[in-house]
Amino acid sequence: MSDHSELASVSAPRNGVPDSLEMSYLDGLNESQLEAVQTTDGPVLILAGAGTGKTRALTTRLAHILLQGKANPWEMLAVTFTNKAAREMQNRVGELLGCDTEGWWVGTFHALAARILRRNAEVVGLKPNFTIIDQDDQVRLLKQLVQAHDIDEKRWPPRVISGVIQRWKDRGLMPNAVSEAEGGDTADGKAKLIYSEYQERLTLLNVVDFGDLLLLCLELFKLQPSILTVYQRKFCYILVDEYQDTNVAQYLWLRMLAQGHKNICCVGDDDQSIYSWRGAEVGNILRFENDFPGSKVVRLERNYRSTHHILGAASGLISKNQGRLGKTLWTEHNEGEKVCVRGVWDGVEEARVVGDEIEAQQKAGNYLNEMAVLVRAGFQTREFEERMITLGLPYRIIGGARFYERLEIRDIIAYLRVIAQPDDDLAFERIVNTPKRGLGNATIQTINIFARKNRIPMTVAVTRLLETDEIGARARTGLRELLTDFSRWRTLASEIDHVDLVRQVLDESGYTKMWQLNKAPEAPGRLENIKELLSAMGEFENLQGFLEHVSLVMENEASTSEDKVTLMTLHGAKGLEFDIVFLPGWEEGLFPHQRALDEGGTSALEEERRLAYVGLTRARKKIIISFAANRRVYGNWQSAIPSRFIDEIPPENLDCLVDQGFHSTGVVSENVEDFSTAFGSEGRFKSLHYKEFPRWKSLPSETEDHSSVEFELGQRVFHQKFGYGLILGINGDKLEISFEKAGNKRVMTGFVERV
DNA sequence: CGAACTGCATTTTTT
DNA sequence: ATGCAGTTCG
Repeated sequence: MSDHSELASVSAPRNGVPDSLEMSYLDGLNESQLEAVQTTDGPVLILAGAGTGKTRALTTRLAHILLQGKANPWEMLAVTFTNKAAREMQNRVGELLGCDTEGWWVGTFHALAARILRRNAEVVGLKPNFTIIDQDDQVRLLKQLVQAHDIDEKRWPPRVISGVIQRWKDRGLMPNAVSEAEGGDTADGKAKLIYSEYQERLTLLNVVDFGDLLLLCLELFKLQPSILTVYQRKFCYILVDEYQDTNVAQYLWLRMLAQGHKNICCVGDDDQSIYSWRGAEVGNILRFENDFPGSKVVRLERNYRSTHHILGAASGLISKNQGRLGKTLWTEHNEGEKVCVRGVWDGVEEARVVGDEIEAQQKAGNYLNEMAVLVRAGFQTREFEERMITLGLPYRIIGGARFYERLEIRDIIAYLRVIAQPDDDLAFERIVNTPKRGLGNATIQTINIFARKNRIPMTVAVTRLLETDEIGARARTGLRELLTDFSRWRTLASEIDHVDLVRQVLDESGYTKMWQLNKAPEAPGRLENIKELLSAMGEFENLQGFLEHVSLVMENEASTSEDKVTLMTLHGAKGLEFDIVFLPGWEEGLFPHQRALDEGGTSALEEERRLAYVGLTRARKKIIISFAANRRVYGNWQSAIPSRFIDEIPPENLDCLVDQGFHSTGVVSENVEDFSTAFGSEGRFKSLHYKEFPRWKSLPSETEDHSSVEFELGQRVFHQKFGYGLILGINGDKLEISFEKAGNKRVMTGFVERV
């Protein structure tokens, strides 16, 4: 993300793009895709259903504009949400044209906005070397402010306030634009005040948060229209991916930039909008035609991914949502298998069934890489993970802590931040006593108060305080040493390679030693991560570039080289595809999630439904939805009924199986009333709003073989779940058994064996 | 200053 | 059940 790439790295018009490509790059596109590619001028909205070859259309469109000589590479702006998407677009255009795409304006909203902001930082009161802080720093800073205002931290956790501020930023609101009433009683009605002080502090520290990248960029354009004009002129063609996920700030940013040439092409799918909870506005895509007059809408509706049944299931489900732009996906693929729905007894059973199926599919010649288990909430992966381990199935979990979020990495980054930018108190505070330098809370408070009072950075405050007796002797020694270290490192920074610099910092600060001496079980892993960080750093030209990468771009790349099953959340799966997709946990309360049901009304339910739609449309060949009658939630057992979404899938696309797992415990009574009434044959089921619930087929299983086995009173038996016991009574196919461990249960004959 | 204890919440997540 | 954060005690 170097600052001067704009003109330097791109050679000449057409950029060495070979003429011989002719029009061949358009071959194989369908009619709509062609339209999406060739409608280059004016505002265009491409409604791209799942699996309709969106990325292909997009990359071809970029190539087309270049090959037509309509623009130079540096005159195009292509915006995505994730780095992964940006990288893919860049790579594919590069491949298509056979040229280097380095330095092109292809990237995430945040990265591109940062690029513009850095060049004009002074306009909004920043220095060009500002650092980008993450949510952790954000919350720590807010915590200080909350405390300073004597606000009850329990009632108004800094995390919550951070969320409120972020939402304001998502809407493009600077503190003075927030109306008095907006905050409500958040933070005792001081939310707006806190926001404004928070911004002041950020500026003072020469740091910005993620939201600021967009927000301050907007501010910059407002304060200096001439700068805006430069970029308006510059970007002849603008391309936006996943437009349904844009928030207001991003929308405003795009609209401003697009005013010049008015060639803006937004691609999205309103049915895949699943991020409203973090500020995305589906309204942006719904309103496109009003926002950009004279716009053209292109629909990509031919699906190249999934079978008939899968598409039918997905389309049927999503049709229950109101206020869609509407698309009719179709495919020329064959019927395929119906979407399979399986009811099981509990979460463990569910994991077993899924695990077995994965194993069977693997035996049948399918790759694990082509299978995914997509869950609603992160904690659900655990059960599956355990099962995978038991079965010895290789798996990978996507999500969880990212590399740069790890403690040790953040510590090191903090050191580097202080070196690069001495005003960065957040970073300084993080490492001032790591490793231990004999500072207590009191000392840190003293420094903080002094710094705040004089509006100086903490490093400066420390320098001054060292001349006084405010700080205890031990702490003073530690601090003096640290300051000396920092000034030495800072000098060094301009002299030696940045990787060597970090090595030296790690060594001289005692940071490495700290972990070497630490005998906690995770310490070796941390040292390992530090090594990894060093090798990652080697790929960057300088410290600044690396820091930018860490805060904006870095992610843990899951290696796709080994054959593994993917476990991830539905949110994480957007944009991916697999042959076989497992969708467990389709129960009311879990999916749709209870929170959505309770708080968000219809719109939240619809977003859950879109999430279900995203899940279904990930699959190429086969989907197995499952639900458990019982699940342990936060330690206690709860029974649940199947998700309404199952009911909303057209019956003709479904195949519902009650299998062995469903009866496996064979419990008829006990405290599972809800379950047996909901699924029993009495028909109470119907009153539970599942009138049309698809007919159950019984799956043949080994249980039938056992059913003829004779039992007698006093017979000793074994049960998978309850262990050993003695038969107390026999009533048809039900047995009353006294289990040694589990006590008295009533159990179906099929599930015990004689021993 | 660190270890042990208590209370509390616990969807989704990128940048 | 579990983990995390904040508090209290040695």
